[in-house]
Amino acid sequence: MELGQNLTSGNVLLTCEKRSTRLSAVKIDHALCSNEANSSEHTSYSKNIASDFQCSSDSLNSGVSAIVCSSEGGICSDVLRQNMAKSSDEPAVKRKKVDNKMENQADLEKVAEIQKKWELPLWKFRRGRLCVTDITSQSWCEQQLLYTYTLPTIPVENKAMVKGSSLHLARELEVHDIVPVKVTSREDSWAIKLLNIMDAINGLSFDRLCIREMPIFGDPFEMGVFMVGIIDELKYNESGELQLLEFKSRSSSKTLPGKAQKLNHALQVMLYKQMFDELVSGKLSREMILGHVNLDEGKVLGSAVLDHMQKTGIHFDKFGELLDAALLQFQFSSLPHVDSLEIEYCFQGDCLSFATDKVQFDSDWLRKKLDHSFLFWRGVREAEGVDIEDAWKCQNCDFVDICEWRKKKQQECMEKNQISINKL
DNA sequence: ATTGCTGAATGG
Ligand code: SF4
Repeated sequence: MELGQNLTSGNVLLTCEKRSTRLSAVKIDHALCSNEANSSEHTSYSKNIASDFQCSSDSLNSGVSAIVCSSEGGICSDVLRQNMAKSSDEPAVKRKKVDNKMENQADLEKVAEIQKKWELPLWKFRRGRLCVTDITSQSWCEQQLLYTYTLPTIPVENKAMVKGSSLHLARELEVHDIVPVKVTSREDSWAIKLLNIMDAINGLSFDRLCIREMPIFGDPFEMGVFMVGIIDELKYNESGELQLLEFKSRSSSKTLPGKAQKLNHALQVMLYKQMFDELVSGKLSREMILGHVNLDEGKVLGSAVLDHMQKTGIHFDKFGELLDAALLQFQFSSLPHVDSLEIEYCFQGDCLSFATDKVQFDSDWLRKKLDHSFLFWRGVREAEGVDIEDAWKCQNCDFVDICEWRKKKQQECMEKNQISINKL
């Protein structure tokens, strides 16, 4: 099949249009919406999105003398947030004066505890919610991840990543079109996420062989860290097994990546499988979700979201009601667990797949990786950079010139060499 | 939190 070919046959993906700039997405099955005449409209909209996507990627920045982060600029928002916090100091002080409860010793201790919690990387940088790709970035180089969250950087687009995103989008549009829904609250955004998952489960349970870009979330292994992610592709293979695929593109050559990348890709798909299996076996509780994400179950959803829900035959108006319906569906879905994991590699030059790599799920290995990862997020240990044998990663790192870890390792190396010279 | 606002992933 040619990449970009549209075989959507009526499946639609709604992107969730945020009040400001953000977009997120809901997938709906066209069969449920029934209006056949709309399909061409949806398709052309999707194409607009695809071309917008590529336009924005062309508006590249010129060279800058500050630290320039080609991968992401997540830090900027953190710095902004801290600056914004200063401006809201005054009302907080006023409130304290009125609030007598603050004088209570127990309350003071509680406040101190909460303040301490917000000092931890998990809360300070991620507000208690990790992405699957936070774990993989961390596994590449934890020090680099920390720098992206703590140093103010100027985001510059990385051509290989832009091309990768574009190929991903083309692939996504092969199986569904994209349609936007206006959202007005965090509960709206989560409603869209839930509707997407419900639709994916529904599709896999009945008529669809292939689902792409399925949102997923949970608390893998119930270790107490809330995580979100997006599964590239789920499909039934010839033997009827449920297969989870991750699509990766290679920029430089038609060769498989090195061990470090492969291991990271394996980590990514294993984490998706763990979260998917837990979700469809009904392990997610409403308390876990509401507690971790701090959502208001009584919140009435926005009109655009409600409109969409009504079209697909869901007649609730509060977030909590939708959540309960979703959890019931997860619990009683008869979907199998993911049977096999695969990475598909394509070359950015000709957009053709040239290899697939099978990944063997290893629950113990995954759990150990998370254990070690969470020690950092929970502030139990400091960030670690790469080992000497992985020093090649530094050549491709935006922070190579200022990295303290690298300096320390170089120093250690020199001292070692000095010792061996002295011994001679 | 005194403030709970983030499409996730994109490649190396
Ligand atoms: S220079 Fe090397 S050790 Fe330092 S952050 Fe970059 S990749 Fe990690």
